[in-house]
Amino acid sequence: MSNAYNRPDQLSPELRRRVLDTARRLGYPGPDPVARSLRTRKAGAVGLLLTENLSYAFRDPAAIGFLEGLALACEDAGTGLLLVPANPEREDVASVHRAGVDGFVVYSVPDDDPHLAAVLERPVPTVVCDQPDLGTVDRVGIDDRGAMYELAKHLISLGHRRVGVVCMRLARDRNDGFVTPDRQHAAHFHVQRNRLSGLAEAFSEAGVDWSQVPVVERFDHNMASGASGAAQVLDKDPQITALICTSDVLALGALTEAARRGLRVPHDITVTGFDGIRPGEEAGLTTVRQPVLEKGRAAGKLLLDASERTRPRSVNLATELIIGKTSAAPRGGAEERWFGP
Amino acid sequence: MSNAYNRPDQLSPELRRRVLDTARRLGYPGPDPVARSLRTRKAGAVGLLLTENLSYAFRDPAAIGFLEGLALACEDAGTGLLLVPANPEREDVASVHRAGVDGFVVYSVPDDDPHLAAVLERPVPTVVCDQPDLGTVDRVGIDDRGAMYELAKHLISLGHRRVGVVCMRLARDRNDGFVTPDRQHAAHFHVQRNRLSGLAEAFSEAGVDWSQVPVVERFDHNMASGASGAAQVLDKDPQITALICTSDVLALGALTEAARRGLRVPHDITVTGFDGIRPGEEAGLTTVRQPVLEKGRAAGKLLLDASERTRPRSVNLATELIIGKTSAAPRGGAEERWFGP
DNA sequence: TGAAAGGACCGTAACGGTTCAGAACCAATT
DNA sequence: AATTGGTTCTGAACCGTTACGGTCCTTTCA
Repeated sequence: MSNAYNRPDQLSPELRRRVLDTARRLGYPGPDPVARSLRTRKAGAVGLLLTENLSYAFRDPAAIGFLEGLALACEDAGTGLLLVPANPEREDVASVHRAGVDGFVVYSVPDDDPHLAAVLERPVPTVVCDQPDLGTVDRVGIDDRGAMYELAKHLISLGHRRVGVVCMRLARDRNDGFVTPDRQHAAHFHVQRNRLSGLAEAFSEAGVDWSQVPVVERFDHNMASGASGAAQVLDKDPQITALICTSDVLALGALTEAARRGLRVPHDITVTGFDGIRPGEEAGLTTVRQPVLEKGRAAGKLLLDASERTRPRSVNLATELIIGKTSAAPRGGAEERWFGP
Repeated sequence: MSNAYNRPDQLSPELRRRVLDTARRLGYPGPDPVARSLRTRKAGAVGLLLTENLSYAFRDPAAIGFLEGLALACEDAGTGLLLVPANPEREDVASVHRAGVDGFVVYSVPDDDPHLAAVLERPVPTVVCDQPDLGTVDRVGIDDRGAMYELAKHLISLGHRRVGVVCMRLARDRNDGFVTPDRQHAAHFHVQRNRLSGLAEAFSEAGVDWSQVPVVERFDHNMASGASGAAQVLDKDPQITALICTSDVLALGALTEAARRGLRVPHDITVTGFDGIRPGEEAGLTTVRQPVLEKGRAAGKLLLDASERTRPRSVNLATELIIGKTSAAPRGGAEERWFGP
């Protein structure tokens, strides 16, 4: 009887001992967790859905920070954290259906991801992170658009008008190359869409024709992509004075490409990132710092906090503009451009 | 009827459509994963037990690499990966009992960890990693002892005889300070015990009285620990020519402490690590590279490979001695010591 | 001494799916 | 017309646990 294991106060010590003894003698391995879950309707775990290959989560510093925060929240609650395998290639949502969890955290997947749809169909609480507010489930994120707008304003105040952009992938299909304004608007990744839109707004306000600004997209998110993306932008328009990257990882790659070309940063070219990861900090990157660990922790707290009062809830965390040593006024100075021919 | 969902070939398309329709109309959310698991006796997930606070796994580069490899293997098999919260403070093995998984991977926990014992009681396949061979379950690891022996031999051939050691924690209790030979022998962490024993053997063979060698232990595993550990060793014996650290993270910390003291590496002092993580590589650290990602992947493969033939299986992965630029002959040269007074 | 109260123990009914045996049905063969 | 074979469909058993309510025994108090 399970009482012997779980509720020692419900029976006499003597009986308990006897039950446990015979259980051991019969080779009983202890209560089965799955059957228990079925009966109690508690799995003791939350599921994490990332659209990238599962292992990606361990290669991207920002994702690692998020995971750490989420793990922290789970740990506090004594809950397990189930990484759900959601291979973006095959549209195999079975893994979502098979996950025995009490809730889901969905981290930065495209709006139209079938796995996300499958999660929303499950009758368990869900928190989406770095996603648009769906109105039906809790959400945690930052003001990507506002933060990027602020960064752009800073560059504009330094005098930059001719810029290029390297961004992460905007949709589920692979498009390693230039991005049309249409594709920017229609981007299925909420984060990227908003960062680009913040840039577009700020530069448009400064009189720049955004449709003429070279924006290059990279499917894979690593330094090599940042480097090759930067190369593609610089090949297209060697005159740009600033290279705006939508993540620090891309920016770090861009820095290596700049170095390879003999461009001094920030004297010859300004490079900016987004996220505020450690290696970026060490490189003195101008960027927007976002509290990735707190984001994960907030998502976990939201999911595990049972208080039903005001649902759905939406949490926006603060970001901070970090002026590093990879940004400066363009060569020749802002004034020259203002008063020049 | 579950056939409609899972076995479309077992019934006519017409009935299937009808069943699914009414299911939707009744608001049926699809088959319950827990009930399914109970019946099929498959949870579709493997559990990962790390004794450290769950979040630690996301802060240690070697652990991250292991996790990535394990996640890769899980992904290939379409299996979930459940991080089991095993707070080392409270001896709460309930989380192990509650985990609905098809198997466990246990990563570098102390021999006497109650969570490990709880895992072994569960009637599911288990793979232990960086642990002693238990004889009853699969195991994957490296030859920590041999690898460290080889590294020590290299230092000895350079002429080092007077050395100090900074190691990770050796047992569940906190002991930030010098380690007696007894404690080294009795260490509950297999990895640390073997690395120290490899060192002891090599230096003993070279005529060094190992019991006189300062060995400092640090409970927390981060660069600050490496720095303070190095400081403690250097304070005790400023004459040492080499600082051997049992991990790269500690070694990186030791490098900062050396720099703080104005000691040039490797001219004034040799510093070595263990693991072969990226930041160590960038610092040119002399170390032993171990294939952490492969280790994780091998653990996953072993667990998910159902072939029952030769159990338990034991896998040893190859390591590689990396001679970086943090090691050199001691100042004054090896010869001076050989032929000196 | 009898009734009420409380505690210990035990039996049973879900939880929600999967599986399997067999019923019902239709078609083809003898 | 009856037997055979095959397919589609239905019903019941089972997976292992926990929640619940009932029985029985002991204790307490009027």
